[in-house]
Amino acid sequence: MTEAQSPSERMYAAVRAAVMNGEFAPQQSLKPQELATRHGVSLAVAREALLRLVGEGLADRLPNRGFAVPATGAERWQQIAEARATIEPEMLRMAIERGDLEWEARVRAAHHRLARAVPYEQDPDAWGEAHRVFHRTLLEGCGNDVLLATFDRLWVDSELARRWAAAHAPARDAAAEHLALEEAALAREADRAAGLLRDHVTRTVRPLKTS
Amino acid sequence: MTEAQSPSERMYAAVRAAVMNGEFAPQQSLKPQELATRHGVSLAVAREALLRLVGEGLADRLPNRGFAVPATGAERWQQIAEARATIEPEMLRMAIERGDLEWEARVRAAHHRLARAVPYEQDPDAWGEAHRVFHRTLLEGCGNDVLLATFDRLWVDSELARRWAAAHAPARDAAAEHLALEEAALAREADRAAGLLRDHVTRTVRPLKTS
DNA sequence: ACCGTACAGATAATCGATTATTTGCGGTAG
DNA sequence: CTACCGCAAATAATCGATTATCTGTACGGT
Repeated sequence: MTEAQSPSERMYAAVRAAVMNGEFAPQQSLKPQELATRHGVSLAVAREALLRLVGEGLADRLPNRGFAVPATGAERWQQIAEARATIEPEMLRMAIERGDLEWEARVRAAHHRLARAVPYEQDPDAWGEAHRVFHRTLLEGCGNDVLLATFDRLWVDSELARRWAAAHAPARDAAAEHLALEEAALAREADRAAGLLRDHVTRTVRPLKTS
Repeated sequence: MTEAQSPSERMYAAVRAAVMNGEFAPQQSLKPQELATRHGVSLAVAREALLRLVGEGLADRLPNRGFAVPATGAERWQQIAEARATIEPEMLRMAIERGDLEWEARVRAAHHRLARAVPYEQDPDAWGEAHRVFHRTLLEGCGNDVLLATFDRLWVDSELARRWAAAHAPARDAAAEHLALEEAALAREADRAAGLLRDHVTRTVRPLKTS
């Protein structure tokens, strides 16, 4: 049942995964022709995939000079962390004010899946996805799709930047922080939860000292 | 100087303007073939323009069913207003903490241009652009490109939603609010400025009662 | 030796046509 | 009368090839 989707979709997914997995270095140019032949599709399909990536912030477009992996690194990572630390705690406040029982149940389930997930070292992708879902579920209670779309975008940027900014693995005590976060959110302690989230985001996303 | 750019660029600008100007109703489908023939270009160019619009949130993509103007209306507008009211005051706080003299000068200049601009009724586009630049300049002092990109995106969404959500004109006292905002920001009164901005965004963007 | 220019190869942008998918309609069975 | 099936028109997706633009290099003038 996991059979081939449209060529465009497969191409898009493949290039996206390649960029996110760091198979191309930042600022490396992404050549439609090469990608097309490699995946056995036409130029138009490769171009479309690249254009979609540009819309997501996963590629830059240089007019008449093609596409490239966006520049990234510690500085950009710092900015993304700050942006997340600015926005997400406020979203969590709203969620705690507005979230209903169904939200609480989903938070519990998401945290449970994250806690039970295979460790990061064993399967970074699976852990990362559970991690994303936990964070997103926490914020989904805010009931604002526009803010959630902003979160989605920042998360993608964050993951890309993280790969190139030194600290590939999550902080050692991420599990404890997630547990505290869940607990504060379900206890409806907005201030404490917001503070924890701010610290968590800042800590998790901050690059390691380059000492 | 205003001569023809690439076909792709002209096409993109034309469709973007058409959508922003409300020449297509929300959820109306945008047909590449029609747009292409109308502008005398090939399908690929129209498709590319649409793909770029999708990336900006100015078009939706329905797989195998083409493109459409995104659904919008009062409810979405409310969410955008809330998102802006959540994010922008925090950015302004940062700007007030970090902004340098050069930032202050640019804020003054932007406010001056807005105050001197032709009134909204006379040239909505020109006034709107001066308005956007003033708001953006205020926030630029925050020094975070990621947050500024978020602002840019929300502004676009906001303008599109505003057109379809009842209140086309800015609030009557927008000028007074802008003046107060400039004054509070330059006085470095972060709390007051943030509060003013939150109120301003909420008020300006809130749809008129549909009574 | 240095700078500017012209050429050649590579890459991006565009095109016109072909193929695949969806949608609406008409006919038919239940 | 309604539900289902299939055909035909419309539209989206894809392709292969052509045209425009850029990049680096070699040549010639100063």
